[in-house]
Amino acid sequence: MPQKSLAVSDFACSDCPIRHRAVCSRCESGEMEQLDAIKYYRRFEAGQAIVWAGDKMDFVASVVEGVAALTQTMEDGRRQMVGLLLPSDFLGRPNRESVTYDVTATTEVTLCCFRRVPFQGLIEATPHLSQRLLEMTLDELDAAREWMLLLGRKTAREKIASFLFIIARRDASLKNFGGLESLSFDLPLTREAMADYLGLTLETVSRQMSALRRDGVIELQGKRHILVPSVEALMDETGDDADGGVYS
Amino acid sequence: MPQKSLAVSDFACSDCPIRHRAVCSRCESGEMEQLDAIKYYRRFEAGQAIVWAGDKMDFVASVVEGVAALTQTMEDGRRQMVGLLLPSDFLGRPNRESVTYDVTATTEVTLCCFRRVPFQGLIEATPHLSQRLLEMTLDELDAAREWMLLLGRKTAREKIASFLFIIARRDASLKNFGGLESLSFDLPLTREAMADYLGLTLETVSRQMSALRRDGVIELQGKRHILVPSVEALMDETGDDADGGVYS
DNA sequence: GGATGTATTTGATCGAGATCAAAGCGACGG
DNA sequence: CCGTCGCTTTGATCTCGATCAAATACATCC
Repeated sequence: MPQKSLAVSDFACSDCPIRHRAVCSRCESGEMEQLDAIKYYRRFEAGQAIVWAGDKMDFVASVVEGVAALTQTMEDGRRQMVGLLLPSDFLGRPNRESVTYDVTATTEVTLCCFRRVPFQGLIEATPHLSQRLLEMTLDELDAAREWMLLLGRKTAREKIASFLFIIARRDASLKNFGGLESLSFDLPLTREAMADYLGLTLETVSRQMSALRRDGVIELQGKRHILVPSVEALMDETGDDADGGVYS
Repeated sequence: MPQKSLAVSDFACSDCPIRHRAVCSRCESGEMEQLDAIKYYRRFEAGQAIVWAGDKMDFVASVVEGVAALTQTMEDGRRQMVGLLLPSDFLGRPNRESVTYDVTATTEVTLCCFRRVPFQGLIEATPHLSQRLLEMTLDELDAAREWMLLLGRKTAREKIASFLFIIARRDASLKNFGGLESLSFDLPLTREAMADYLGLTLETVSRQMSALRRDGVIELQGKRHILVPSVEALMDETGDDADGGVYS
């Protein structure tokens, strides 16, 4: 098997349909066996809770299929999404039992779980693994920082456009698209979940979606399917620079 | 010298006044020598740029003294702070040359820099180092997620109270305070920088500071020194739960 | 002391997005 | 086919924080 050029998605448990990004190409096969020994699959329905804030979590996991959301909630019910996990994303902290946010299945979700304590042992025994996790966590931190700019400074219209662009980009990269002119994809979130992602109300989300449709930036097919006739026109609405953002 | 119980701040370069959190207690002295061999100090004036977004960065660093801010800027000048580095915090990505945000000295800053490429080599040779960096990065990610809740869902007053609480807590932990009733500290940021931190305008920051003073939640001594007569009263204004938040 | 400049406070007004309220639209089951 | 339920859209109004503008505090320099 020829070696891929990137260290992303280049390893799989023996029977996972996706390849886990957490493990790098240089790992030896023995580690794969060790991973197989401590793993199990879990399936969640759309809307089902995976863990609650404050709960103990005795596993870490890769998302195999579906979409899961991390949300923080205030006592009075105000909610903010703080993470969105797509297939191959990693969930959990090897060294910490509890978690500070709710994790919910947004669509039907399959997780490939690894028992936390043995996984931690595997990390200690396998330098490449913690280096790879460090890389992934730093990428997630960069994404969180872009998200903070969106939450703190962008207008509602820019937030919606940015969100559509982010989803389109992640969707496209999963399908191995390049820099296409037009793009079409399904929204993995309800209007309410989009609102929680963007720090808006669902009414504002709906209104701005309508506005972008009216202005020809997007077309809606049903409630959830989006068609972007010009990716560039969408980009222009995000408030971001035209360059940057090649990486997730 | 007796060994401390926590793996935080328990290592120092031979002549750094602070102990770098990035290196753990189990490291052997040979690694300290290796660190010493690739390090150098840099000093920055208040307001001075450390790196610009898009620049190549040939080092990673620990903050030894002072405060540095990470900010993202939009073309039209809107700015959002996305990170605030205090002494012992880590800056940079071992495996990436470029950086996606501006780094600016907020006060006078001293960095203990390590040349990036040799540091990366050291990581590969030293498993504990990447595990420690992973822990620190995950902590930073958790902090970023709380920050996202603040930016997306909190009111201006809650944002200010949360900010004061965060600074007070970090300041107190540096001084090894416990759970004190009252607290006093200096703000490391101007009103404008606070606004960039909180996703507000400087006028709103000023107004809400005045409102908290009027309501007896804080006292101002000069523009920058804050006295909190009741930490609990301040907590009540943040919108957060009374528990959680023992960690930074 | 007076002049200059920067950080901050305070005031008046405006507007984007929240809130409250009511339809519209499918999907599903009877 | 109709009724129900959840999701979404649209409308009317209100409010919090932004914006525009001016005054005040406090350095530093002459």
